[in-house]
Amino acid sequence: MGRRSDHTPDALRELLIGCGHDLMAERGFAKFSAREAARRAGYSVGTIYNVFGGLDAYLIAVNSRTFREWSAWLEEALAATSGDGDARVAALVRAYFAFADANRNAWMAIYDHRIDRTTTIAKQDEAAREALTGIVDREVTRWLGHADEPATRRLVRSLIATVHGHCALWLSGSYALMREEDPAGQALARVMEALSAHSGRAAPS
Amino acid sequence: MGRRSDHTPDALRELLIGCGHDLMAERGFAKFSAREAARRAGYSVGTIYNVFGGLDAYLIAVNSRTFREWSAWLEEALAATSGDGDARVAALVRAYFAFADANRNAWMAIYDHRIDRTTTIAKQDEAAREALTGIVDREVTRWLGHADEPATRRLVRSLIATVHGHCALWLSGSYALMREEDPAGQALARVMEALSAHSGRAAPS
DNA sequence: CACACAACTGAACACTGTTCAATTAAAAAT
DNA sequence: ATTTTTAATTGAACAGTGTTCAGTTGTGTG
Repeated sequence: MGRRSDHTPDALRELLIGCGHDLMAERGFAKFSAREAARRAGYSVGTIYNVFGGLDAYLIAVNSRTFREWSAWLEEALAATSGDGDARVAALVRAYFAFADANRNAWMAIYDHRIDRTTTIAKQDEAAREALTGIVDREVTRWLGHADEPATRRLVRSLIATVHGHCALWLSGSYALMREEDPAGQALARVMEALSAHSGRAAPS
Repeated sequence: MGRRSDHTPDALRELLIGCGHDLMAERGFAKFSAREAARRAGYSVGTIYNVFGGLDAYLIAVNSRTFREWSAWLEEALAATSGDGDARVAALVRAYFAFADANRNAWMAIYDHRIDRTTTIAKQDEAAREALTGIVDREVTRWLGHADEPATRRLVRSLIATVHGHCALWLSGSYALMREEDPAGQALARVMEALSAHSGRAAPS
């Protein structure tokens, strides 16, 4: 078959990303198959290589969709929160976990896909990934009550790593949190301790 | 070829685990191949299935070796530390990172291999995994200066998750810590803040 | 020495990623 | 309206994977 008019280039791109994202959600990274994703879109393997240039780029595109959904999820949760600083941070951490829980396979795939340092990520996809850091940055700055300093940026990254660690070990079912009933609560406790230490306020016990 | 007397059952087990571990260290989880591991041991694929019963069990055995090496590494670092409580905790966190850095592929493979909840882990391998938690438990209890309570155990798991998160994002080269020069230092800072909050002492800024 | 057993093999199967010559629909030129 | 050109799409080919299992062959026993 030759050139088809079923979809415009952009629509085809979106279609393939959509099918890939769905497949990732049901099967997980280990059992993901580009062939199967293409099949579901009504195309054949080669098309994925045509459109994205390679499997890595395709996976990056699929995972970037997850990033976008994740950011939107967090913003919604924050918008639905009417409260002071502490409540907003709590809502953010809880929403972080809730999204990962509701999209286990897709969420884990983000970290399962190891990107070779030589592979360049499309600008738009890079932005989708940085949007998440941006949200945390904004909320932490808001909580601290002062402008964004280099020290705050370092802290933000560290807080993300802290929450990530709890969430990752929780979803992977690792040894650490097997008997922990509220990993999000533990992550939140660590975040509040860190924030308190950086503001001079006392940490809530 | 039939029964050979090259190796006793135990020796063969160890040989296969050793070759698998080496291969994992050079190639990483994604490019690991049971065929290749068997080839290097001088056996064929089927033998791995004979000895371990399946690929999952083999990978668990391989990763458990990494766990054992990791524990030994941490104990050595602690033994070489002559200092007070803070220094021991610092040594522990630094050694955690140093091991992961020196054994990137093998360390990441531990978390890359998702174990189906139905798969049962051999008792000895389970023990190897829990040994690490045990070390942290012991050191945290020592730092806090009081006996092991349920609350302490929860904190220990949370601290492990905190350090894990920093280490994982660092090694995966993720967005969060790309420009962070000392992720271990950040993890340590978070750990000390948490420990301080749980002891009543002031957190060091 | 023959037998029986268990260890070990490797071909078979169904899948994967990746490449690329061939095909063919649509657009452009006649 | 017909031909030519262009580019999108295919799918067979290749090398690799995990997994199974009938068959082969060393080794210990009767």
